[in-house]
Amino acid sequence: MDKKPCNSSSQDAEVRKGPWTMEEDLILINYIANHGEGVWNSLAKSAGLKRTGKSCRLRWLNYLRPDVRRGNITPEEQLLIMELHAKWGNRWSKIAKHLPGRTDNEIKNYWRTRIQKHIKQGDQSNSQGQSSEGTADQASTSQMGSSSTTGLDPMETTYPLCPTTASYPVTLVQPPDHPNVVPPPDSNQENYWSMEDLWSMQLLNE
DNA sequence: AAACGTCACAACCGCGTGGAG
DNA sequence: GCTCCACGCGGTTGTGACGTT
Repeated sequence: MDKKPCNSSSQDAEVRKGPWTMEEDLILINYIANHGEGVWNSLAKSAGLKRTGKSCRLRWLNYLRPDVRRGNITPEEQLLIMELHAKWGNRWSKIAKHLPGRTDNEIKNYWRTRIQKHIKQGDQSNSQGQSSEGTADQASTSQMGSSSTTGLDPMETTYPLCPTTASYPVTLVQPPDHPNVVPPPDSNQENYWSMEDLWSMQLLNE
């Protein structure tokens, strides 16, 4: 991850970008727990985060919110996503409202990485050869025509899609180099913190 | 075992919209 | 009515993880 150390020390006044550290997450969680969300720009300043309000908002909505549900999109959810996408197209936030706990970003990513891929594959097998490369990518914007809702076969829709992630629906975040904090024991996940960890720490801080 | 390619996801960016002053 | 600001949305990019050769 850490792209560049962000040479933060020298230019602290600057806005930080890139992956969030656990410390930043904790600060944000704490601050919102005490003051509530909203007015993100001033929130970022008041909380002492060197992030834009936009970045804070995104982090909170997509990742830190307690009610956010991650991983394991169920077959039901997948069907719903496909139905709603057929109806509304790329209105991710609208679609997300019908999937409690899911974020527009997650749904968008999910669509692009899984479903769209299969649409493409389907297209290719349908129109072997004649297909124009240019159109392949338009699958996303062109609401996938009529095939969408029902046409997009259950082949994929009936099973959990990602067996690898099935084991932990819990979000993992990277810890900072923090001598005081002991990483979760064992496992190759030792470099990561779950949201549960974060929230319990947040509670302790209170 | 190493190199390479692909996948999945977090985060950023730009733009449009709505409200306050 | 106009301008500015904050917010929200959708598209895109960057990067680590994982799989394949």
